[in-house]
This record gives sequence, C-alpha cells and structure tokens, in this order.
Amino acid sequence: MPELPEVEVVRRGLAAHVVGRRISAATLTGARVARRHDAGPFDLADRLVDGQVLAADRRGKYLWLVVQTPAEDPQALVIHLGMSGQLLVEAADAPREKHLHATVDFADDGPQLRFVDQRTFGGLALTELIPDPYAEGHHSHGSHHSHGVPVPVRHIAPDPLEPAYDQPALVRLLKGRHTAIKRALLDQGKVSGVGNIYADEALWRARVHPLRETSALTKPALGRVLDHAAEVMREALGQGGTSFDSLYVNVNGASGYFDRSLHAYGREGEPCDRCGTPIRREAFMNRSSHYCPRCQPRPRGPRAR
DNA sequence: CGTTCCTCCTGCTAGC
DNA sequence: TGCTAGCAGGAGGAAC
Repeated sequence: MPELPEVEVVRRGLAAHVVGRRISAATLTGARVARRHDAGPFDLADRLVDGQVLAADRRGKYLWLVVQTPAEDPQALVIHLGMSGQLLVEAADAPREKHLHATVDFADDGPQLRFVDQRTFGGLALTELIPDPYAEGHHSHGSHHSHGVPVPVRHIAPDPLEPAYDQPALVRLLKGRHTAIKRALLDQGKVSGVGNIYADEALWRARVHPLRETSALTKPALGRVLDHAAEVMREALGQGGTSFDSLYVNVNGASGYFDRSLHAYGREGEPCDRCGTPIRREAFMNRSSHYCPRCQPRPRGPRAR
C-alpha cells in the first residue's frame, strides 16, 4: 500500500501490535526480499533474534522498526512496501499467503508479523540509525525521529506531515529548477510520500497541469500545489488510505476507502467534478497522469511536450 | 553535478 | 475459450 497515507496506516498498526514486543525468531524466504541487506537474509534473521521493538517510525514511504538488539546499538529494520507489499499481523498458524516472504515471531506467543509482496519490489533490511540530516532546521521544531533515521533513508526528504518539512525552502528550490511539477512531486529527495495517486489529485485540486515547469509557476502557485498535496494525503489518511482491491490493506487486512474521494486518478473518460470535461489519461514517466484538460490547461511554449 | 530513463516482478483485464 | 499486450499505488542506479 504504497503512498504516504497507506504507509502511515501500516505504521500505526505496527505501533499498536508490534512495538514493545521481543522478537523470538525471524524467517526470510528467498534472497530477493533482503536484497538491500548487504549481509544477506540469514544475517538479517539472526540479528533480529532477542531484539526488543522500541518504535515504529516513518518518513515518506519508508517505514522502520527501531529494534534494540542484544549486542549492538538500536538498529532499524527498514521496510519498504514497494508497489504491492503488505505487513499483516496474524496468528502463526493462519494459512500462508501465496507471496509470503518473511515472518517475525515474538516471545509472547502472540500473533506474528508477516511481509507479503506479490511483485517483490519491496523488501527488508537491518541497518544503522544515523542522526536525521533534516533535524534542527533554523525554525523547524526538529525531527520527531528521536532514534534518528536509517542509512537508506538518508536521502529521503521530510514528508509534508512531519515537523522537519520546510515548505518555504522547498518552494524556493522548485522555483529554481527546470523540471515538470509532477516529476518534482514524485522526487522523494525533494518532498517525500507523494506517489502517482496523490500527485494527480494535488494537481487537479490546484488546477495545474502535470507538465507545467516548476520555474514557470509563481511561488504562491507552487505553495498551493504543495498545500493540496499535504491536504489530500491528510484526508486520505483520515479514510484509512486508498485501496481499489485487496492488495492495499492495513495490518488487519482491511481496506481504506479514500478511492471514493478521488477526482482525477483512475477516472479517465469520466466527467471532471468541477467542469464536466472528460478526465484525460496520458503516459508520463513510464506510468500515467490523469488530469482535466480544461481546468488544468497544458503548458504552451517550447518546453511543452 | 542534476536530470531522465530503464528495469526489477506478478497478476489482472481488455481486446482480439 | 484462449492468447497476449498493456497496465498497476515505486525507486535505485545507469546513462546522459
């Protein structure tokens, strides 16, 4: 369940069902699930044993458990869901899912944590925690990642729902770049958490075409796009996230229902909720953009594609 | 250096 | 009915 609201729903599930428990065993099936863990799947599983889960944390679409292992400083079990990853809290004797790649058992004999991933773009890694490079900004309230951030999250920018997010600085950055606004929204090193659904929804709400150049938008217009991105993700979180099918579920297997509130994404050919013009879908960055051709006029000039 | 493109997977669906 | 092309919520790393 891949964008910020869906990942946050999962994080909350982990906070409720996994934090505070002691790991008794972990099993990783196949090498691919741990391909980002340099020392391999057996090392990862071994080092989790007897670890105490201190926290469930998130930045953008990256999720991690802070684990106090016996022999080391706290480590981060980094979990990225990719396109189709799920974390499920289930009884150990529940039927095994077809694409089950990892299980974590706990010393209390309560339910186990499972990582299920159809397309295997997601995965697990156990890494060091480092100080948050975005903490202690000149006027921010600092990081709410009190344990720091995992090494693989070093290059990920703060997301719009965390205190370290600095929108004025981001607006200045975008104003100086020659790139399409949608490409910038999807760049997790600039602002994290936004994926294809919420990028299209934010641009529809802001009435900005996905191909508009960031440098050609005014600073207030850039601010509006970012405000809408934050707002639409906040609203989606309030609805439990967006799910069109059972692939995108919380740790209890339940779907969110923000799909009912979408105005652009997945609505090709349907009338725009503002003006009635059919929503258009076109290829962009090996995926799709959905927009209203009337409310979100295509940029003109040499850079328009 | 910043920016753009390709690729890693499985499964479902629309269209022939 | 059966086949297959196309598409799906992501992102690292190569290539320019």
